[in-house]
Amino acid sequence: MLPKPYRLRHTADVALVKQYGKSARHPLIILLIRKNNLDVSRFAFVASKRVGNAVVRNRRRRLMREAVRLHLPNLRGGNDCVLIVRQGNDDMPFSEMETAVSCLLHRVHLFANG
RNA sequence: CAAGUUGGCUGGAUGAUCGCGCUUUUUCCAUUUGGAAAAGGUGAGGAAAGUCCGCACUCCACAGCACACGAUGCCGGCUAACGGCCGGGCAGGGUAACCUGCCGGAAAGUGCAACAGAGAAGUAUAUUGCCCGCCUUUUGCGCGGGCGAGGGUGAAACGGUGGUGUAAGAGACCACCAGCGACAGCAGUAAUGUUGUCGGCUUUGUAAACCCCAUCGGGAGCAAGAUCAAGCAGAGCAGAGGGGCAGUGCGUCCCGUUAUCAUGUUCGGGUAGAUUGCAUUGAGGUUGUCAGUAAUGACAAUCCCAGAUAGAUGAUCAUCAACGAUUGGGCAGCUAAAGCUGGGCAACCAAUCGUAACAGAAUGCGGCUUAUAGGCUGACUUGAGCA
RNA sequence: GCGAUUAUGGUGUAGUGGUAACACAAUAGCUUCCCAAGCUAUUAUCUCGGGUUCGAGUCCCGAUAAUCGCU
Repeated sequence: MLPKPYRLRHTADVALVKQYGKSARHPLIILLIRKNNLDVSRFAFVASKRVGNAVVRNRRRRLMREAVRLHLPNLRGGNDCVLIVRQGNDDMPFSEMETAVSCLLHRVHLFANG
């Protein structure tokens, strides 16, 4: 898991992001983003039952989380993000997921230095 | 050697860098709970799955009995309990090892048995047939009576074979056989097996149709429940001075009084949320001995072994092991060897490439069911060959 | 976590243990100068695997998929 301040934990917060947030799409992932009034950005990861069984869902979430964690020092604070996995082939390598995540983070201008 | 049957075990290993949960110690900050850092320890399964059963645990309900409803269903044992397991019996399948079985009751009652067929469960049956009598007639037709033997139908035809008997026939009668029931003996704890005598003279199937008999079952579930508790609404008390609004005192102001609100304070319930239940003590694990055919139990030693909460166990590599494919060697001949020539299989060796199952704890435990690549291993059967 | 229901032609539904029915759609034919309407025909592993029964879409057991509910 991410370190505790970076997690978006409560159901109500996720619902707010889903309702009022802006979205960015990629063939693998959908990113929803909404401003909060905190110093850090918080993240939640979603994989619906449509994606696969429990092993596949956990695997996708862990890959996304690892990709976000690697970029964490370069990210700007003050946003709540929800990342939703779309369907894909089963054994997806980490590099593919990592490029998808960084592409989306660029698109919503979350990197501190451009 | 070939073809099978069946039981058990395993479910990749080691290391490096970055990262996460829990926990112990130390340090720092806050000092009511706590937060941060460093170091050490530890971190998914044989099915964690399906949720099909059974328990523990928690809350609710509860005098007793009966009815209803549901589940189970050969016998004995094991177990906390079970629809589970072990052993035995019976039935069916297989050459056999072995496998499968909701395997109590159809002479307590009710229902159902299509089509075909003369007739389908009733002390049954006539437009195939057999026999007798009468009428007409002499081919045949009709009427009355007897019959279940033959052909044929069907999943199933009311015991089977042979004889006696008869107009023709029939358990109508006889012999043997099969089956049913009762009683007795023997083996066994029992299910059951077996032997003998007697009886009626054959009593269909279906209970995975209703039902009967025996045994068991109160309901809901850790999102149970417990504690704290924002917000919102509620109740009690106060409401001095000044004030708002409403009622009332004949009546506007004034004044008095009552209720209410603002306000203060106390209280119970309790949503979001938090803590707990809940993660060291259990129907626990490992090893050994003993009892038992076995399931299992007893005793001794030793160990403490996941605990998240949108949910930790991940990412990037390296080396080794496993399997598969390809290539080369290995094989045969020549030769001291290197090497050359030929090119069939397998073990084995090396290199390269590829593959690596089913699947992720969420209160815990005992089973069942289903999914599962590959590897290791015990026992047994049948067939063929050799001794 | 705990439950409930359903699965039948391409689609929507019927179906007492005994030949799987109806409507619409599709295809082909007939009819018509042509189209529509009408008429005729065709299209079913009753989700899958076992069992009970003479016989199963129906009864029993197990599995799979879909949908729904409580919280």
